[in-house]
Amino acid sequence: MAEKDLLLKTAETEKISHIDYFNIAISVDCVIFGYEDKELKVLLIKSDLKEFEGMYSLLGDLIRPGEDLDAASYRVLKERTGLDDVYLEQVHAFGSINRHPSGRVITIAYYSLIDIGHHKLQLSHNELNWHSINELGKLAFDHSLILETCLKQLRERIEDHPIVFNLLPEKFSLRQLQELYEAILGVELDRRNFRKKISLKGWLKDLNEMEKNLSHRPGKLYTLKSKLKT
Amino acid sequence: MAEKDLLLKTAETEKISHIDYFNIAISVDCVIFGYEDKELKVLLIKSDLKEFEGMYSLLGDLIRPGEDLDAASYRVLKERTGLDDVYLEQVHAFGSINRHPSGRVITIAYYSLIDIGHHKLQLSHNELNWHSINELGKLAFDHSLILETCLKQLRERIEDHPIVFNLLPEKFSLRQLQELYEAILGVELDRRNFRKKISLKGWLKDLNEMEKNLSHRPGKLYTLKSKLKT
DNA sequence: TAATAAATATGTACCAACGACACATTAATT
DNA sequence: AATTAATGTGTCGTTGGTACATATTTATTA
Repeated sequence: MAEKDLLLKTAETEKISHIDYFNIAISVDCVIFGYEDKELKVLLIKSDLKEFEGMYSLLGDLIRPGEDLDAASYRVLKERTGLDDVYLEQVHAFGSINRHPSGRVITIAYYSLIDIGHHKLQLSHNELNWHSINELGKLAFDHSLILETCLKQLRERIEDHPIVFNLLPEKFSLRQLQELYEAILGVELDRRNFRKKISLKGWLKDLNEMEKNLSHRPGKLYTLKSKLKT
Repeated sequence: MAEKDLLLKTAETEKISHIDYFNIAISVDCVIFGYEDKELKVLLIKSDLKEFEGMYSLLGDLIRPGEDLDAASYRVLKERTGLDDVYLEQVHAFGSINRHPSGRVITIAYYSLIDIGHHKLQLSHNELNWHSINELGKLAFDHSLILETCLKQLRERIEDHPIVFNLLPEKFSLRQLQELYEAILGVELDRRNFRKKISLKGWLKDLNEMEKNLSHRPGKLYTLKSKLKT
């Protein structure tokens, strides 16, 4: 039977009304990662639910009737940051019965990677702020769990996929890139081994330009080879 | 704001009614894998929706009001196979607007691994059948996509996680194990290298028993070391 | 019961990737 | 001109991956 007649037959058989079945809301929640001051950060908003007084939560919203899941996440991102060309990846669905105090809400979690320095970045709200992932308290709802899950997936993905570049400006030095990997992974890396490994991946294009305006020897600048940031 | 007042405020603001927001159903769909005759198989049911006449679909059901996501999948599995101690893993949420002909249904996809020879296995329905993954036509709904997604994830997971043992009987030979990996990955593997690799993982316990009742030289039997099949 | 068939069991040599590790070079500053 | 603080680079040992051939064991058959 699978999904056959799901909307009718199963409900009948089990004596549960149509209304009950639809009385579950669906949201998306976005873990929006950014990178600043050598720290991985996440965009959070102060919760104004009394149950979560003083706590922060992820950015999310209910899915609209004519909107698919990815579109809902892109919308949240666009509404909150003004950005639309962003990296976004679905991670997991969370559906514990009591995860939302106002009722049954199943949420699909995404993470996205954005460049905090992007000129179009415009936060929608003055209670929206960047928080270092190393200085987070407990978040509202099950958002601590969601964040952990997304962070774990991010850490796995960056080993094989050229996605961290979404967190950096167009041009960057190997030093910057290494510091970013260190911030995400929470470890220190050996410079020579890191450069060897990155060089093996073949992701980078040498721009034959140097960093400017530092008080030290400048490094070479690179950029991501293909425009495919996924 | 995040999920704050989602159930009320957002709907008001956007002039979309409460009813609209809840008029989305949520299901789970299970890709139930089994292994038989050196082939990876999946349990499918003949669709009896007229839109999908002659096609097969995955096993799924709507999520019930008081049931979390994993519980819903376990229930589907139990109802369809009679088994309850199964390996189950959430993979992805699918929510295209028109994926279900009867209305908006978002589904959370899982895959599970079961031993086709398990003595408790009892299929619920005579239109439920095992299909080799190499001989599948197009499935109903977006189930071909769901199946592909789950299979891809399975292929990645088996490299690092001792999960394929859920598809085998308690005791098995290295030959059986290798044939299973070959069936899942769709490639042939070198016997010596395979054994070396498996031995490196340290997953197996040598039972000091031999296969019985074959017409060739019997192999040694092994079993999974820890009872943790995840 | 001896020969045959069909599988199991096993080790080496080459190559790629990974981690540990130290020194010369460059640009800005003093 | 000397100092400072960073960039830039190579080797060696270890490990994991792949390619590859032969001896052994059991059941079967002649």
